[in-house]
Amino acid sequence: MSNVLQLIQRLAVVAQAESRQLAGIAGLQPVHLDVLRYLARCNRYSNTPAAIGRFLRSTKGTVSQSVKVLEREKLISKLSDAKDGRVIRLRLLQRGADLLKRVDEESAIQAAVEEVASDERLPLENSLTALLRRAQRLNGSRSFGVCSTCRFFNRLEDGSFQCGITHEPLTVDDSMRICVEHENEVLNA
Amino acid sequence: MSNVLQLIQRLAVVAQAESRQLAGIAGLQPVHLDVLRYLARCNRYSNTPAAIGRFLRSTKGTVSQSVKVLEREKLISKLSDAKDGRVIRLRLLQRGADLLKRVDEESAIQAAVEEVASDERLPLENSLTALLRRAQRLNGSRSFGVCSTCRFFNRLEDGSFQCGITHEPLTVDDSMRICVEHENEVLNA
DNA sequence: CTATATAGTATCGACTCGCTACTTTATAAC
DNA sequence: GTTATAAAGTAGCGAGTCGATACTATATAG
Repeated sequence: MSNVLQLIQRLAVVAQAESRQLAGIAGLQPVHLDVLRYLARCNRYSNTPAAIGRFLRSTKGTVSQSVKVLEREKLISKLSDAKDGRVIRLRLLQRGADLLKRVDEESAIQAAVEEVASDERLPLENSLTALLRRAQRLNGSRSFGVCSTCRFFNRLEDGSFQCGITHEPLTVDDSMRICVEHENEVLNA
Repeated sequence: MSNVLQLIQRLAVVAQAESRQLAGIAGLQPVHLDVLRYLARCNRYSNTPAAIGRFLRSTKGTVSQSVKVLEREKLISKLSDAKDGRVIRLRLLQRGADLLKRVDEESAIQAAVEEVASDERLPLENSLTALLRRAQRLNGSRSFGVCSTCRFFNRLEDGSFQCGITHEPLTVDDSMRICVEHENEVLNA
């Protein structure tokens, strides 16, 4: 039995317990923080309930309820899409962003991460990234990375960025955000 | 905002979703797997509902209910302590151990961990261990390590091991198990 | 024009989890 | 010994998640 697996399982338990506690202080549930965090990090193609459901691996019914709560608390706002009458666009409100910031400041895990020695940081980041990518591939699930690591991400001759699916230009900020359409580069096995 | 923190938060979400799915297949809830895993790894001082509650950071009421379910499903057994009439000792039954094994074989995270390159393994293990230890210290919670990393762990002259609290001899297997009484070595700040 | 797929909502039932109240046993104070 | 106090565990309540089903509305393919 791998030690790494045990450590990850333990980390998951600790993170979950901490999330329960921190969400509780704010009068919310753990899943609500997950939604807020996602909305803080996703790009403009990916701010819909359906995308949240795929990202958090839950059903649309569940997401619908979470969204309802967050809207009631004025942490996010809803806006129906102009192009497609079925889809709802969600936006993180200032109150939501503030809450997220306040919550993360209380996080012992966040504080522990900040204490990671600088020479350990990059290797740790790389190992975890690879681990997540493999886990998601084995799960047959979407990869959910940021634009700049997507196979559809184009670097144009003039140095600007473009999405290979929508052919829209992407800003530097865009390129660091999570996208539903993300697909990893195909690596040689 | 640290990438490492985001990766850990993401890993927690993925692990939780996977746990829901795998537990569901077995007709259980995620927390039940956590309890079984704990019982598979704890030592003989630590197989009580109270210890589970501290490890999983939940209340005794919650643990009591989980234990009831697991006993009904014949995955664990209860036995009242001979010395202290208040405490219940829990034992992982063969059925429970088999279920745990079956579940972990289905885990994409487990599979992803197995693919970690051998030269990344130790650094990753060390980083995660340090991270967890710091998070637990900052949380003011018990450290919950294995005997051999405890400040009460004694290596005797004849090479055998001993618990500095109970003064009982410990086998090699004992020394690799999780203990409620565990306290980290006091490090110079 | 008609299937068929997709986005989202509503509702139900099983379950968690924190909380309070309670019982039983151990331990400390005197 | 007696009494107070603490600790281990159980029981039951209420708020809330989460999966499932059924439903509406919109988009798209043939």
